[in-house]
Amino acid sequence: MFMKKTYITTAIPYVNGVPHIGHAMDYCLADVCARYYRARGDEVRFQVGTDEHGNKIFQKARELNVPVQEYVDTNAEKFKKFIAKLDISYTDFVRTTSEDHKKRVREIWQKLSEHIYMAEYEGWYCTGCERYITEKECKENNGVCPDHQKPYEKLKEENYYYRVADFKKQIREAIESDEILILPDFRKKEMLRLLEETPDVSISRPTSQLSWGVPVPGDESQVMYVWMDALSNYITVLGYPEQAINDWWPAMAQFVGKDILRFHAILWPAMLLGLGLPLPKVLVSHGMVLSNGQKMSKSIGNVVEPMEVIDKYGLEAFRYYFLRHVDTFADSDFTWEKYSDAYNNELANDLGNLVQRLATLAKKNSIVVEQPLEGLTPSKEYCDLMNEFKFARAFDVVWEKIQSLNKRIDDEKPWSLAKNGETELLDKCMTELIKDLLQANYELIPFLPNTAERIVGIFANGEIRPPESPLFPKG
RNA sequence: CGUGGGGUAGAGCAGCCUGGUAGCUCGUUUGGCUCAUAACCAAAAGGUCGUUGGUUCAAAUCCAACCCCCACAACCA
Repeated sequence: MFMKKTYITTAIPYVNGVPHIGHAMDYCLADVCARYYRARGDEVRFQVGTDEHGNKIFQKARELNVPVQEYVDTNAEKFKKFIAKLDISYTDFVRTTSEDHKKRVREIWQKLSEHIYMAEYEGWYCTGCERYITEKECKENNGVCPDHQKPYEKLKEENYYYRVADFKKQIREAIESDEILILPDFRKKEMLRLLEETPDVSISRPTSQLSWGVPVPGDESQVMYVWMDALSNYITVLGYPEQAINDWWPAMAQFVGKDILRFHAILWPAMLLGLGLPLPKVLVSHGMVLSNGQKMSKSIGNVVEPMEVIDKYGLEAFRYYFLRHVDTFADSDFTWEKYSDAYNNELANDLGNLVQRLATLAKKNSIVVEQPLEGLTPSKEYCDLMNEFKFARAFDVVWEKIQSLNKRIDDEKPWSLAKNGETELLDKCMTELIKDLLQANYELIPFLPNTAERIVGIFANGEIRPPESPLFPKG
């Protein structure tokens, strides 16, 4: 039997920190997408992973006095656990320090070699920070590093560059024509403008600057610098280049935070074009989660820990909030008050209570629904929104159905029908209500898989009985 | 004179492209119901749609200028 193959990717986080809410957003959006396409019958491959090279990681490991590989192993494990905790239905986990990835990235580099050249880079450098700083930052600090109280030095080094210029025209056409569809639309304009001013990209560092990375093939004095290494993960995980990847590539959708969209909309297509590979179909750029209206930052002290949010009301509530009340594309605010309101008013009152009252009514009146899961298909409105990656809006559509069921129960008053002995009418009314609940529930699957499964267990598993504990206890 | 987004009821947002009596959710107030997790349903109050000017019979919507917030520009997703 022929199944459409669909490949979905997420950005791979840099493992020098702990998983935060932004990573969770990326995972949850991609997960909804993956579950939706699976429900439609596609065979879905879903990549997640970790970016593990670079100076910051090297330094952090040295500070902690542990071998670097051990350090990244530990942190990669943290991300793996986090992803599992979010119930993300991934199929592939890629690590940039894996032997497979490193071998393949070197092969990719070689394939791109005709677009790679060496040039000298000159800039202000702080020996304390061990990094280059921008001209503007240098000026602002009057030429002295505020952290180390040392004057910046003018340094020169040799870097390899990737000649993005070779592909600008093709990339512009691909973006303009939506061959690569960039969502949301206003980001597309932003990327087109950025493309024009994008210089060739530095893709290596001398080992004297950076040792924790993939050595450049044919030049052991240089290692690859972040992007060439990291972006390649989307195809190395599929086995490129030694394995044919055209079953899966191009990706149907690549999910990224808006801050790294530029690399995915410009450098990544340039790499793919250099390799002669097709371009991804859709780049979905999601916004940031704000905390009390501000960007989360350690110095402001408003960082919201995802684990803490999950622990408050459970995973389903977490997914609910971040998939419905956080705009799929724009920045959205998180506050504990909104979170608690959403949980109590919507999950507990709207949905939890609806399930409870319907199940109780059914049980009291011994209602039996024949073939309750027969003929369930998602509505057109819902599918259209899902296909356009407007997940939060699609979720709204599902929720309207759930809320309208509460109204219908009030209007049709099944309890009066029972009291008046109108069993036939009661049976018909209850059957319809339950079927419609299961219809809404079917569309709920990608968003709240565990809840949806519980609801099926209550209504579509022989005798209907209320849940032993509330779906969403008030709190 | 950098680029992009935004300013609509107490809060969060839709409507703007394709002008025609201002809409949704939460919150507030009142009423109804009793199957249900003190849940559910209904009604009401609440807005000179950032400012000024223009086009038009008619502007939240189109045009111009200005004010204000935010993000990006630089390795905090």
